[in-house]
Amino acid sequence: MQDRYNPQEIESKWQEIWENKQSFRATEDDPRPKYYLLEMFPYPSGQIHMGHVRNYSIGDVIARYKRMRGFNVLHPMGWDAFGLPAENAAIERGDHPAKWTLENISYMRQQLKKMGFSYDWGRELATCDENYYRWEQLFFIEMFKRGLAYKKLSTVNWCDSCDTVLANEQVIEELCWRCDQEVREKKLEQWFFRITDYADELLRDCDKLTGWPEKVLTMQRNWIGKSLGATIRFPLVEEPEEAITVFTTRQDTVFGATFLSIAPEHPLALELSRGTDQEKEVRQFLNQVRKVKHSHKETHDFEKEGAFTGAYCLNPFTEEPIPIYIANFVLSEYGTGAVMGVPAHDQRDFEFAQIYGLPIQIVIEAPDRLLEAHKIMEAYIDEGTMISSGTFTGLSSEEGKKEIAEHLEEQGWGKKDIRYRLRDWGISRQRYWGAPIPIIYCEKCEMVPVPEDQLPVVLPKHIAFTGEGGSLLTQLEEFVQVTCPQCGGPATRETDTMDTFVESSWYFARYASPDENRAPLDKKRVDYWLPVDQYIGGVEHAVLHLLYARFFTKVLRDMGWLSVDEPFVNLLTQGMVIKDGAKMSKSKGNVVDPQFLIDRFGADTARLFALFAAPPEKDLEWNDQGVQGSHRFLSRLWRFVYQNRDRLMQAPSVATQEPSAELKDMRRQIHRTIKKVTEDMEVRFHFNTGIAAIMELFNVLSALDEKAMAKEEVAGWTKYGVERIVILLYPFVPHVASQLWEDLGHKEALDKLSWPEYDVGALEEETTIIVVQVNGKLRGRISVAVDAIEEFIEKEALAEPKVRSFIEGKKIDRVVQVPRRLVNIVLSR
RNA sequence: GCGAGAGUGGCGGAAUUGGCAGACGCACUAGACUUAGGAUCUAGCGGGUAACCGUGGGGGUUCGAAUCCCCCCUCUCGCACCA
Repeated sequence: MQDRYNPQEIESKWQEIWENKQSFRATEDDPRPKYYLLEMFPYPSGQIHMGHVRNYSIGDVIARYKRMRGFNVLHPMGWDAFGLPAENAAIERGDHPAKWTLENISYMRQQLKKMGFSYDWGRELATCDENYYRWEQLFFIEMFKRGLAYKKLSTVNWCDSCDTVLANEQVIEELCWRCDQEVREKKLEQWFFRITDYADELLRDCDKLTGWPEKVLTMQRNWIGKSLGATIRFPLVEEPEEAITVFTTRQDTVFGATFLSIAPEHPLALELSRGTDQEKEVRQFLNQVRKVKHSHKETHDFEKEGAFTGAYCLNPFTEEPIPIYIANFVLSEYGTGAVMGVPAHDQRDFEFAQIYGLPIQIVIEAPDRLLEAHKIMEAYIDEGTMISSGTFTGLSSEEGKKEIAEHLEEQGWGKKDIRYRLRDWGISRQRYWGAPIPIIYCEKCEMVPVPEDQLPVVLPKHIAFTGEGGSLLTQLEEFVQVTCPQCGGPATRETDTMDTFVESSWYFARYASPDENRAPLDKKRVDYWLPVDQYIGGVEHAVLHLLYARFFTKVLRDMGWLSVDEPFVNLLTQGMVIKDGAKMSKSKGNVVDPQFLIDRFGADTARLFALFAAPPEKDLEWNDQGVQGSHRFLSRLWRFVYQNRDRLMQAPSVATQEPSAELKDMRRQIHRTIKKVTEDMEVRFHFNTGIAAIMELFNVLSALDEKAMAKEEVAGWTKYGVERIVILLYPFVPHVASQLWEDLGHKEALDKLSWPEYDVGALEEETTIIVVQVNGKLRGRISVAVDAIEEFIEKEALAEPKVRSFIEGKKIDRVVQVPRRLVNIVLSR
């Protein structure tokens, strides 16, 4: 043992010990209860950043704590290894994406090991490994056979910079989530996963996720966006056989529908005006809309615009003919791409009606005021009582919705309906570095899935990275040209690869049996480990990865691969790491390299600061001096143990003894600290306050002077306290804690120890400080026995000199007491 | 605009049930040790000479409010014509 705290030396020593002993290996034949802890796996970008340090430090505290608590902990790590940066790097420097990726993985793995994270490295996986993605191809084929994977021509979000399609979830405010390039629309044949089939279950099961932050659940619920309403057919006046179907959530306002508007992309948009006087105007409008859509980012400050088609349809309820407009605010992808226009009760319709002079018909009465069509300045969108609505007049909106829906069904005019905002997940990517979609196109047999015994469709390795001509796979003849597995005729291969979010949608299940090479998952082991008990990651995946993973879990369940409905029981979304008021990023030039910290202060210091500076869910403001503070604490602890080592080692064991009167406070403080840290670990993962409590206890112990320490009993309790500190610190700073534990003469390794229990009896105090207030203001303190009766406390309080000066000559109205806390003397006014 | 969250010293943050506001740490100040200090130790550290005033602002409930209720302001995040 040395005088100076030398983190590098002890950290590599303990990392080696853990590796040799395989301390963190998890097996399924363990009698203890299982606990599956997972942090979102990293993209192997090159080196770890502060966000990783924070995320994985949080996870490691929980992993080590749960082991001490007697759980069989699974804590795996892997690599989300497919994706664009690898391919872009390949194009830039002529390296193969595989080489670039694997090199990054090996460097980052070594960095994570240097942080001392307690992973079961025996389960490591990389998604670019064909032993991983082959199973994903199998899932794809199973989904294809069930109609859950399908191909369709669609308008997609295209990013020119990434040269690929993006899913709806990957477009953030019209920009690409990865590179911030403006996204444009493009028509392409694309593969989709039918996530909409699961919309209702994904929504319903949000209620089961009581261990998720409300914020994330709200975002998911909104993203799925369920609307209850009705579809209503409005027959065309010219051709009563034909009709336009609208979707509405406010069928109670149908009597106020004075026009109908359809999206510019609606199939009838041009059709209706063909041959009429309106045709020219409609064509012009459609052209204009198309242009504007592509040149403008902010869709929200759009003026409402439209064009009359020249056609009319019949409002089936009023039997009045109403004009059909094309309107720029109607979305083709939502509902039926057509809406009924009710200007009196929908703000958009109101604005549109104002511009085009369409009639406003009030059909809902407000409870508190009189609405008049020619006076209102905005639509009345709340519910109320139906008026001017034929036989439905007098019903509340709620009753009206029900009865109108029933009437619709009776008359065959429409039906009750449910619509979702959620769209199917577009998974085709026109890029090389991803899992190939296992489909073959044959002229005779059309789309044929690659037979299972021919999987995997291996991503060809020898390919030139020119960066030109779009997807590289299309240029590779020997990959593209195949024979049809069904008829043996000439055929071609699908050249799109899958969205990398597909890989991350099931990796947590693969960790349960990563060595299984006959099937994607070993159901027995998967059932043992799943669901993940605690998942930790950035909130930026609130609707991306977390929604996809939930969807995939349900699909895999339905295909019989696993048994849980939801993958993640508890979710902790950690905040970002901020410096100088902005998220750390290369472009802002405010990054702190974790490697620098490890080299200079050691991993324990980096971990301690990341955990101490803020509670996990909040953003963490990086502060270089704060890091030094954390380092200072560990150095002080080290020095204290070293300087008092002989005395501590010779001190008697006092844990089970009753301390003498003057040491009761010390024992109480020790047990209070254990209680506090335990609660912070269990209930809310507020490591910052737990660490603060440990520091506080250490401050008390380290303040003892030579004279005090010379007493045997004091030394005994100090030893007890220091040892509790070391144990409590172990999950946070495992290396230095392990070393101190060893140096205090313990043979058994700290990582095998149980978490300390606090002694409720030791928390009890004999006397307590009671705060005395006069009119709610703090005026003094008294010390009384804990079992003192109220009368006595009141007498003592009134006698306290400072208190007396405030109540002298005043009349006391009453005295309020909170047991063991405070006395409030209320004076009459 | 809608939805969610948050506003506490110079800074990061404590205060778990309405009961001592500012734990713990950083920065700062003074002192000690020292050839030296970006090391270490000791003391101080919300404002105000004080009475007092202080948890974004204003009102309310209460013996008592950072905490509960109402109104307003600011910031962050998410969604953004979803019929």
